[in-house]
Amino acid sequence: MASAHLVGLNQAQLRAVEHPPHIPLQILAGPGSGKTKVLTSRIVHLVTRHAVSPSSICAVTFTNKAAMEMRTRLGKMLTKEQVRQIKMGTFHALCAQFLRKYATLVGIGGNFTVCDADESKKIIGKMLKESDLKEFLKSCSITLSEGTAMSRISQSKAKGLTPHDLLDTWHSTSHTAPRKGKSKEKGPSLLTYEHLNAELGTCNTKQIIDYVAANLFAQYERTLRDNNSLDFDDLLVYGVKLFGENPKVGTWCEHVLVDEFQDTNSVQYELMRGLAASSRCVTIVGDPDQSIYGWRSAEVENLAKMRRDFATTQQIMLEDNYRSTGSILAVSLAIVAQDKARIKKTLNATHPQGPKPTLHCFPSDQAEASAVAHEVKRLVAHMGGVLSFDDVGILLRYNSLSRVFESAFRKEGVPTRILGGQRFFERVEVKDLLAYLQLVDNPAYLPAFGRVVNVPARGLGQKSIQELLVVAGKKGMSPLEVAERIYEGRMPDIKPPVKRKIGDFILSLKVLRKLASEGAGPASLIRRLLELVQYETYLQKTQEDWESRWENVKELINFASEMEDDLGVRSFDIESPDLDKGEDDWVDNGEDEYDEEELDDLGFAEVKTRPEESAPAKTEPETPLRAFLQASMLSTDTGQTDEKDKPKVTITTCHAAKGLEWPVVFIPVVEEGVFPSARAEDKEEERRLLYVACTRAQGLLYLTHASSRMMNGEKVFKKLSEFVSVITGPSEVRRASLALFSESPPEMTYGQCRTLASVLHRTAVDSEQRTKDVAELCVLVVVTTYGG
DNA sequence: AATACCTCGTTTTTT
DNA sequence: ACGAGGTATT
Repeated sequence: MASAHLVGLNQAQLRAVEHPPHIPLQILAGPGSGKTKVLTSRIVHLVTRHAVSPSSICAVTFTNKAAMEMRTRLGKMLTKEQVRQIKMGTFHALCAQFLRKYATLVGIGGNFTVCDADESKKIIGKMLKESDLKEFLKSCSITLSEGTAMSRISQSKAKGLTPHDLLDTWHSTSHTAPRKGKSKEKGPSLLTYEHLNAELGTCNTKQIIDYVAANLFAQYERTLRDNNSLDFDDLLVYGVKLFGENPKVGTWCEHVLVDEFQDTNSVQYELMRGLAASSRCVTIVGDPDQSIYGWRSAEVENLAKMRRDFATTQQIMLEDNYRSTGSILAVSLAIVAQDKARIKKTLNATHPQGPKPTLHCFPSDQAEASAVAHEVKRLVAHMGGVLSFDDVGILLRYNSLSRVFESAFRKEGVPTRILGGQRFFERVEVKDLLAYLQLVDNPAYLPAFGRVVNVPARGLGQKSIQELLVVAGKKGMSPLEVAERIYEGRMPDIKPPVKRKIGDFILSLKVLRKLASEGAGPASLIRRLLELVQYETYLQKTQEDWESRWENVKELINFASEMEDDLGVRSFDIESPDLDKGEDDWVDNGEDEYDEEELDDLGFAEVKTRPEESAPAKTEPETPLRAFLQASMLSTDTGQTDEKDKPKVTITTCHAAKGLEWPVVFIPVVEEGVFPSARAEDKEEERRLLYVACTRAQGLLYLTHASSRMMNGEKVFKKLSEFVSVITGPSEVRRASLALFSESPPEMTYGQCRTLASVLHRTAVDSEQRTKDVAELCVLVVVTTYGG
């Protein structure tokens, strides 16, 4: 008798699910080939047929959303408890969880704060503004933006390189006299840039930038460590360190499954290897054609690397597509096949051919957007209740292109939802409140201090804060600590009377810290915080749109209370292996330090932002606040309280659309400079991005472009993307012979509608409703065209 | 003298 | 939305 989890699988899928657990497996799965189904079924199979304990399975997804999705799917085949025990999440989230517990093993504090990309960038920005470096760069007439510096650092980290590695490479390739010994000992950026000026006299620009970047990297790392903070890359780097140096921490792992493997970077690969170190059981799912994160240091080569490292690796291809019509697949393949270096693969349509994708050019961006909105309305009307606005996706190359479409849809009265636009946790009001809480949990975290020390405005400007930082630096204390002492009169006040102004700030933090140490949940902490600093009044006074911002604050409280409720239900446990020490006693995490410290104001007071190197390995308890902060930092939610009852057209980026599908997909702005993006370094990756976008469509696909478009207030003439024109010929002389596309949208005849309904596995078109809807639409068109 | 408030230009893709 | 840059206000 076949088990439920094997029902409805095709031959290849079945082979993948039943593949022996101990033989490493690569599942090369084209879009729409049922990879998620295979992955979940394989997990179920491991648990039910091979008696693998759910708690010893590690399933890595690309986003937290994908993890939730997988949990839901597994919930239909396994018990709630079994699903909970599976260690599932992104590489980042998994690492964060383990690092919380075993922070001391890698020499960091368990109350580390996750530093988001924004704050990382600000840290780099500050370093670049330091006068000696600024002058040095100016003297070499080199411009180095914080963005480029940041991405260089991030790329190094993603490869697992340290500042020392970079400097070593630099010294061995540069022609200047090596100062290797000296700089290694003292730490690279102890050299002043005046010094460098003399040293680097003979270097070319690239070498200088390399050197500066390595120095910035070193300085940046020190800053993060001083702030007891890990950035996104650090979560992975320290994760590798944790599992690499402490094999026992990973012994629970019997099987690792990695989704979207083509988008993993070197460090993530090492992490996978580390997790699989003892069992050697690895299952990965990936598709080289869908590799679109090279800009984030993803390496498709990991597929080959895995075959080398796990010599017995076997491959299974999933080439049957269950998502799209034949003509959509034909267009998609025609686009991606232009990549000359691509390994030939195919996609077999299981659905009928369907209407041809539409390729249409409009005179302007405005015309394009409103035509798309119109077409959406026409389709919904013609499908007689089979299609709703929920079934339409607008996939854009980047977020800022969405403006035109948002307003066009608004004009047409079509509701939209923006997926992954400005993220919820990026909003100022949310970030302000989070910063307060971060400071409560980790007093050393400077970005949070800088953000809220004068929010609401307390009359503390740049000068006062700068001085505070200088004093803190001199004393080796955190600025918060200095502020606290000034307030308590245990330290002389700084010129502009800081003492008087900072009172409510210090008191608020004290109250919150006390509550948090008593185990108060994040929701109650936020509520208390709002009272303490009068945040609502502050919003009303300073923000025009304070009402919607206050809604976001309430939403944050909701999120926090949800977390309080299902803490321990949503996330897995980490069982303590018998590390050498007692795992139940826990370390003082530094939260009470302020009450008991007796330090000499003039002496070199020591801050314990770092645990003692010699401290025995102990594990830290997860406080509700800490769990909340971590979830917030790793979340990508938009926080939009979606009224589920109201269907909306989704507007999102091609990147964010990965793994999603819609019955109808529009890909607008398919133009040179956008596909590929003018800034893109890897043209083939951009081509694959368009391929990924096309393959999101189930029934209907539209590519549109405009011959002119407003950009930065200027009218610019645009050409059709070469990714498309190479197939069709340029729009002026489009070749009919290669008619993969149609220039006009499908008429939506009964036949076409029936085909569409069958592709979507939906019940047939209601002809009565169709007639009614179409009639209504016509009236509307007449009214809006001639009436207004 | 420090801080507050205003305007401007900039913004690929995301854990 | 956030800096940089200016001017007005404390």
